[in-house]
Amino acid sequence: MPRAGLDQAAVTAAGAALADEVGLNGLSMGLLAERLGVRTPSLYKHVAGQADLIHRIAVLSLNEFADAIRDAIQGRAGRDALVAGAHAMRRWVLEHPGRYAAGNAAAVTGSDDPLLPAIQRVLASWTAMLHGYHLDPGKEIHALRMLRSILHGFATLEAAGSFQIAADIGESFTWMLDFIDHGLNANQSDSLTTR
Amino acid sequence: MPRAGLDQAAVTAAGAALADEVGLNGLSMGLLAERLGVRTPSLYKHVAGQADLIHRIAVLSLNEFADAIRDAIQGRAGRDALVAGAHAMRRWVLEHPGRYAAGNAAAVTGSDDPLLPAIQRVLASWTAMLHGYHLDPGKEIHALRMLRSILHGFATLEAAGSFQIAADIGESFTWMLDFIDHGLNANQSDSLTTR
DNA sequence: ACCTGCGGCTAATGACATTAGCTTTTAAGG
DNA sequence: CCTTAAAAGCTAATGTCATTAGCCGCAGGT
Repeated sequence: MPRAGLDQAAVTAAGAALADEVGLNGLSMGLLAERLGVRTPSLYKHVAGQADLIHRIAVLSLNEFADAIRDAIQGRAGRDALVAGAHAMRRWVLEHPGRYAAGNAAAVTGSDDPLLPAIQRVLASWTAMLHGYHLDPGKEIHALRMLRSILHGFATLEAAGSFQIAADIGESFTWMLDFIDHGLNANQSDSLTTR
Repeated sequence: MPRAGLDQAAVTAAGAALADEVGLNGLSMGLLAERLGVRTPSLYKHVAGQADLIHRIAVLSLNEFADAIRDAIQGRAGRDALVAGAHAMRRWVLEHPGRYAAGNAAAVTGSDDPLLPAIQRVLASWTAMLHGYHLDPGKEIHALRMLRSILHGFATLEAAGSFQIAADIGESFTWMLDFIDHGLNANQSDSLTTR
């Protein structure tokens, strides 16, 4: 009987693909083993357990996610960068719901956790994009949190099917990006301060 | 041996309280039974199963949530209503993380699902608040989705501890509400249209 | 007092995750 | 080639849950 030839990376990648198919909650060790043509306990030769598997999927996914955002923003600035990055994020989440859920479910385990640099890469891309708006440096953290909140909220609500079907969701997304763009322009450090 | 005197409502309420303590994922039938001084299978005399329990917690929670938002917005308009409603939401989610998670996890089961009116109550409050900004009627749905996205995103990220601790989170929240308020004012139907 | 149904209990089943311990492939070195 | 040891699979066993079956007694209405 030939071996399956698995390793950590292969198990993690298959787990990520399976999570996208059946949802992170539907991802079981048994189902993943079956998908890989192997018995369940064999997976434990490659990952420490389900929690470890999900953590590895999270690291893999956040890096892929970071790549997508960075590539979209690359070479653009201001409104163009915002729109391209946001659309890239929306598309990525819709195409990889299980991966996105894993990235959100994972908790940082220590200061050497590879999850940290992956998260930093994502934040770095958004921060670079925001720089194009020349905000007051003290306000940039607020703008970053606002951006994360709105994009994350929209993505999770859409992925969960929580928006009514009445009006076109893509249109709402575009309107929302306009809203953010105008608001950020109004917040440029040479504009009037808020309040 | 005296009876415990449980009923659907008592089990649901205890489940909601327990979910807030241990997280929705930590909510098990066994733990809830123990908390109620009863054996696990006895719970099945009151709820159909774990999924039914969570669904009932979701209905209960969304109605409580709707009350909180409505009460906060009541008697206010425009920016005051936005700020009061948003702060009420933020506080409610931080105090009731398990309930909020249940409200998001639940899926509508049919057109007679009591979850539907509960959701409608929440949306009605936000819609009433937005009316104070006199938006173009066709844009109101977009503004509502934007508002849900940003508040939901912020609440879940904060509840999950996903914001760095560097800058004050309350300050970011306030900044974000200013951002929304200014953006909505700029979108009033008598202002210039976007784009 | 009776009897009926509701609410609680014990026991059993089945899905998972995980661990222990055995076997076989594989590949590296003599 | 032949040996050998670690790596990678497997079977069997354990423990935790959710769920179901089926029994029993208390409570309230007749």
